[in-house]
Amino acid sequence: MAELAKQYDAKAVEGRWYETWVQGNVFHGEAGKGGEPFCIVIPPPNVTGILHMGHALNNTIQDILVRWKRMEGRNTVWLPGTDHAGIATQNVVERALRKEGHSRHDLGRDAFVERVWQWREEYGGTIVRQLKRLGASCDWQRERFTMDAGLSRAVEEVFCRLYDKGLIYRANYITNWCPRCHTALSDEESEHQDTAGKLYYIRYPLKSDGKLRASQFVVVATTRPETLLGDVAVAVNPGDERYVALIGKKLTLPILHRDIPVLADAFVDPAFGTGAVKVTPAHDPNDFEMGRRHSLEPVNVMHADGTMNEGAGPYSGLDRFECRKRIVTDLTAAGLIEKIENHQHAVGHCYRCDTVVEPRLSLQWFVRMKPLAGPALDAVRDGRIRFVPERWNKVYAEWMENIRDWCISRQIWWGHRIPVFYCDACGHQWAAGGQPGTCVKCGSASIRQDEDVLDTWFSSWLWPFSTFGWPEECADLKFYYPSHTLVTASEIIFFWVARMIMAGIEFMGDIPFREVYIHGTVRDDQGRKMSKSLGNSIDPLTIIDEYGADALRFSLMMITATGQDVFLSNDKFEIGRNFATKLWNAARYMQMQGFSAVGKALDLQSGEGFSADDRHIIARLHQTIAACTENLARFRFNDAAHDVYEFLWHQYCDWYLEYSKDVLYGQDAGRKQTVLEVMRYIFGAALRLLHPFMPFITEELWHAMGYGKAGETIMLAAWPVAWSGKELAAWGIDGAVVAYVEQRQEMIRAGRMLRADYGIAPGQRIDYFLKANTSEDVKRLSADSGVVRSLLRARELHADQGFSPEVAMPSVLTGLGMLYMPLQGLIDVAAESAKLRKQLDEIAGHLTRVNQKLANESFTSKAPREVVAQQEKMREELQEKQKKITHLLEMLG
RNA sequence: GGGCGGUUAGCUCAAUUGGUUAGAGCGUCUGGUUUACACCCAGAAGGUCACAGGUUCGAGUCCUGUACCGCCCA
Repeated sequence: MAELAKQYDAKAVEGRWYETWVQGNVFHGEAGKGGEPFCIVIPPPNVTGILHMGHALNNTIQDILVRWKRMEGRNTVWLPGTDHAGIATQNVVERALRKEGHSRHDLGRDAFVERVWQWREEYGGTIVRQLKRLGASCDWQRERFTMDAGLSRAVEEVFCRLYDKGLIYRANYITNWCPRCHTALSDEESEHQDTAGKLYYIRYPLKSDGKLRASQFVVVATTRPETLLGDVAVAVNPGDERYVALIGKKLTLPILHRDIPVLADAFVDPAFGTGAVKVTPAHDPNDFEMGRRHSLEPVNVMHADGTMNEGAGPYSGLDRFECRKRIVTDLTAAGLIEKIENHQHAVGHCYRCDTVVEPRLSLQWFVRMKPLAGPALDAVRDGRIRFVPERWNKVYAEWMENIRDWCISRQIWWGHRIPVFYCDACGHQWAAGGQPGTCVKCGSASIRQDEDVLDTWFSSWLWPFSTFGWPEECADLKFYYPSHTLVTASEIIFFWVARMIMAGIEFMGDIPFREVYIHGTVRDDQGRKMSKSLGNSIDPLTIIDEYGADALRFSLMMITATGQDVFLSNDKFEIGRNFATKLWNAARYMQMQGFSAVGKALDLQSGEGFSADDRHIIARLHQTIAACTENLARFRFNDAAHDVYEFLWHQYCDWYLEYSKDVLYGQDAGRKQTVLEVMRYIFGAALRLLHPFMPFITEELWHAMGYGKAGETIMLAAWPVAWSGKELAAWGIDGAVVAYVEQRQEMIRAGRMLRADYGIAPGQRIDYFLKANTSEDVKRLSADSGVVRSLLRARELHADQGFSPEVAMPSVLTGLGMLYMPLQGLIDVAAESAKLRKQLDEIAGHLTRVNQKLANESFTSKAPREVVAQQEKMREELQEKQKKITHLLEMLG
């Protein structure tokens, strides 16, 4: 057992142990090892990503669950990997190309994709390396990437099955278009942000052969005046009396002077704007529907890059926002702007590049979601899948019930190419995996594959089974599917969680996981989301360098309430660092006392030699084991962390180790041995409880203190199991001995307060007298006199049931009896009586409340018996206290 | 506009199905180099549980409404 360094050096320890674990392959599980499986699949981070605090929180939680279950003996796999993040990754590589003065079109599709693969070889491992620094015990042997051959095969298979089932279709539809990324986005990828915009009221002249008069306008309100160029009608509500006479009349579209009809549609809200709306089917989803209802031909006025096309007439070639300015200027000049109002509205932004999304008509691929949603909704409704906290059930159900078709095609090159083929010879279109050489219908070799790629989530939704080899049959898939717990943030319930449930049921015939734990969002100390653009991020790697991964993990868990958002600032990480230091020093102390983990285990025989403190700390340990395990099972990670923290710091270090000094610096060899054995037992169990939270320091101490031999690991040590009351009783541990030690602790605190009140020098040894309540306590205190003396820094504690002070002396009421501090003639009568009067006031107040309750007939008749009994007991105790303090006050004169 | 969270000590948060005198960490204040630890030890102060009603013997906890903050969806 090497001597522990004076300071704990996380940096030196953490990397070394991680390396050892990986070498020992202890993170790996496989079906062949048998047992009961426990499986978590990681929410695959974006391959371009770097670790942020959200990842740190997310992965710490998963690692805690996995390490805990592994110690409980489960056959555990935490499956890691990354997703190919189509748009984001393509953007990154395109940016690099641009620096070289090239575009992806210069390279061509194949060369570009090759280039992205190179990029991923070079930089794609970043986040994985960072997860390792965090201590994540992922089964790296199973690391997957959504573009791997196997997972790509799964994507093709799924696409073909859905296609053949008629659940995939291609249609001209309004989609969210990002003009910068040059692709369609799904509804989920268009993020609505409240934006301060304008509402433009524009006059559309009634078509007339004569001159215009002021009354001959219909005024429509719009936030996007440039789309006027694509208008094909103006619509009003059929019930709107203001406009009834105009229905069926023609208007002249400003600027382009096209004739457009006024039509009636119940969709129009008479209360919004003027009650008349322009209809632009190619540039607005509602208008698109309206256009369909009225058989209007859409007019597309914009190119894919957000500039205006030929349809925009004089504005052709202008950027959409420039066009907006110009058109407003021109309309104003023509006297066609009635007014411009400020207007707050939600505007879609591209989730990857934050560009304002343009609703745009284009040909895209969709998945019909309704048939998939039904069974997925049932799985949550009937409890086969459980969200924690529960309230997310509703959010999930809400989305599922109103689900809309999923736009899965993206106009980019990096991703799974849509496996649909077109035959130029016979016009046949079909879906197939692999690379067919000829048309399945006419045999012609003149076939083309669709140009688009699939949404990245179209591969992520298969993650829980594609990663285990599906569609191949394999033992691991059978063994580990369904996984147990999915740990993620609320942001991706729709993107990912809901879709995985649908895919699991559709393709595996079973749910993909049983529980979904939704944790909060990491924010800064002002409650703002951490983001690069705000510059308020705290980099987990910096924290790991400064405080250690254990400190980062433990601190996060201590301050993260179940499912609530986390407010972070740098100093929060001191919690974990200080705790690690405390633990380290406790170990150093034990080592200096000749501690050795190699020796006898605790046994019932030696249990006979236990002191009250030995029994008490064992009782508290078992309480902690029970509470910590229960809290982990309920996803109450902060409570579980608190349990271990409170036990190790405030029970074990503050009291038991302090208690042990009296024994270990003393002469009784038998007692010494017992205390060291108790320490070995307690500390070993506590290290194991703490291991999921702080994997590194616990492993280091496990070995340094001699619990583990070389080649062993605490990771595979058994999770402690709490003893039952009967088992505790066999060791002489019961409520009475626990209560005694706790009352004695209270007495020691009270004695220290007395010293402080009277300014007794810290080093001065004085006598105390205790008028003990029971003879049993007198006996126990006399057995413990050494400890009490040292903790109270007393020369002697005289415990006596019959003690009666002849003169007034400072005193305090404790659970074991009245404690006196004799100070010959030094008592401050005024201060002492003031203190006692204050106590009497408090007791009287409390007593009044208790008496009121007990006098209340409806309380005594309706409240449960235990509650009434409790109040009665309290009344007795208060009256007893009152009597004792009154007596003291009388003695003061 | 619809839905969901939150509002408890100076700060960040707890308080398990309604039941002792509402807790912890940080910060503040007082005292302390006792041979594990000043990243420490021993103490103290600090709260009308956002506001207004209601249900109940009893409400931080349940119900209704209001205000403010945040998130999601339209």
